[in-house]
Amino acid sequence: MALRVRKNPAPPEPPDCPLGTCMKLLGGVWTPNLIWYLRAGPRRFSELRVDLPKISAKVLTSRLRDLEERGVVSRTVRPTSPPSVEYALTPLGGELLPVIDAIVSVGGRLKALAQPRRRPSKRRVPPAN
Amino acid sequence: MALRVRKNPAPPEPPDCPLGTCMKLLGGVWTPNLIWYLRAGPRRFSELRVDLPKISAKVLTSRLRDLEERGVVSRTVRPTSPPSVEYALTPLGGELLPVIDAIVSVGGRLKALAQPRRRPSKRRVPPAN
DNA sequence: CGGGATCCTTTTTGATACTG
DNA sequence: CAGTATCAAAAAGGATCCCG
Repeated sequence: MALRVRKNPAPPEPPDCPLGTCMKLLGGVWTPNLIWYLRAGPRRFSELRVDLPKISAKVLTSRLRDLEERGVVSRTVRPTSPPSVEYALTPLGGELLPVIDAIVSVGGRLKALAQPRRRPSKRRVPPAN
Repeated sequence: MALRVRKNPAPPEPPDCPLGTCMKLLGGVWTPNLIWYLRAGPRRFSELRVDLPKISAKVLTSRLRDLEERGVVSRTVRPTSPPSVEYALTPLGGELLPVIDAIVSVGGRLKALAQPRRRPSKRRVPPAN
């Protein structure tokens, strides 16, 4: 081995496509929690709003739409007296559960970063003149 | 059990803390890819910039700082002729690899959503007058 | 009840330019 | 090489009003 220019020969694979595709989905603040609450079974729109009290209707709708378009959740309208809509994980959505579990598992061991972004750092002295 | 008000008794657990903590980290556009490229071994700042050609120095620095503060990567300054800095996954960071793998695995089966989010973005019509 | 449409604020990212 | 400082743009999220 003469003069190794770089220790690591090359990145194994460029995971841009699948990684990007999936993170577009899970990247939001709410999506993983949403999937978490759907794992126990189908849930209605308003139940989800109770599960995640801080989410706004708009965002919840938006996330559910994304998940639906990607085949992760199914949307079932039931013509009851007050109309109700049920969301449920599809089999494909079920494949996301191990991901969520892994995230939760590791998340518990991560340092929680006391101050999100403290930066007094180099406060430029305002010119006195 | 008389009159079940809701089908699903209750959400199993509220994973807000670990889930939120971890997603704060993985939620970004670049972080998962960054970890991907670090998995093969330590890598220098400029190598990472080659691995991810589209990332800006600022964002790369920012992500690396986050990962460092949470104990996911280590930062090693080596006083070589041109100074070089090596980033590497810590053992804790290694625990994130299964997560990444799972994401990639599922990501490949997700529908890619033909139009991610077409938004001609309300190009404010410049007033013709 | 279950959303769609707007408008607005906060957070993230990108593009440069500059420094040790 | 390895960043930091600043500003501008974009995206994500939230608030509100309205509709079937």
